[in-house]
Amino acid sequence: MPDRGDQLDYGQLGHSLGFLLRLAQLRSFANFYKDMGELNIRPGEMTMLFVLAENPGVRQGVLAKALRIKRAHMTKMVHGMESEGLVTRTVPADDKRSVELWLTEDGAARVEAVRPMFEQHEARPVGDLSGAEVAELKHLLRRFMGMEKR
Amino acid sequence: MPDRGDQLDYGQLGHSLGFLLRLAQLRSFANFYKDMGELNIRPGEMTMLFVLAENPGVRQGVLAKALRIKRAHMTKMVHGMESEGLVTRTVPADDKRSVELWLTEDGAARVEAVRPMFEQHEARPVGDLSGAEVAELKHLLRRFMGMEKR
DNA sequence: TATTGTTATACTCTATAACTATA
DNA sequence: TATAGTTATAGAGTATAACAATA
Repeated sequence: MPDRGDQLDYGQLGHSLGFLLRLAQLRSFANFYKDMGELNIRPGEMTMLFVLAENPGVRQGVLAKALRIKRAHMTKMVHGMESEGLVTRTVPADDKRSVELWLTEDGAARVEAVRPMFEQHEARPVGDLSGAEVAELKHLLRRFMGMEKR
Repeated sequence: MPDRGDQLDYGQLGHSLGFLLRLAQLRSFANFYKDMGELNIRPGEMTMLFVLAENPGVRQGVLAKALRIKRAHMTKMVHGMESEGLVTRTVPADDKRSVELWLTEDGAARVEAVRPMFEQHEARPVGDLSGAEVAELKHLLRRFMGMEKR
């Protein structure tokens, strides 16, 4: 009688940080689509736009490294967003190998169109975690990433 | 002077739970490959094997739902592992539509071959988080997933 | 009618290596 | 020699819909 219907025991995986992060990320993305889906935007695209709004003229490779996207893939993403008229690329005089990225007016407008709904999404309750628990979770994740000292 | 070299400001994304979970998951997978890479196993495959070890005879659809894998993709994964001789599929008499999954002897041996290194991996320090912080992080993630009450 | 697994298709993301132009 | 971006290719992973067998 091994099958317990629809119940499943994660075993020690249920206490594996990697597995928990994987599940949590999937749930988080599902929440993102539920809240933001009607804007027809995806997490990766939104990340790019927001980071460019915050870092105008950032070099393409720096962006790729910060977002953990491979350079080859970044090329495709950037060209895609360029052909959508959201970003422009310039080659700086002091290093003609590199490319600087800038939001176009349309790109900046897209950011401002998305931002309110994103902030609403971020402010929404997270499962049945209290506000303090969410803050602590974010703090620990930032510590994990080395983005914050104790 | 918009470019700040290799520094990049995540802006409000740096406090977005979804973005932090995304970064943390990427780092966690990188750690997984660093620690376990020589076993030539990937997180998804290991998860399948461990869950089957804990839940012999689980129905394929139940497994797919628990691991957030689409049924169509699960079919491919299961057939792949079957052709590697790691799992077997049986059709229960009481519902001939469904498929029950079992580890083969080789599959069970694979689990036991991987487990020690996995436990070592899990025991390793996580960034510069203290043990108590890691425990709290896991607790909050489990709470987020509804796997644990307050 | 609904569900389980399957097949097929398309798209996204990832990984790798070779290439160019510049440094 | 090394680096930044590009191109090409292959492989995972994901999403969707249509289908057969079964409930």
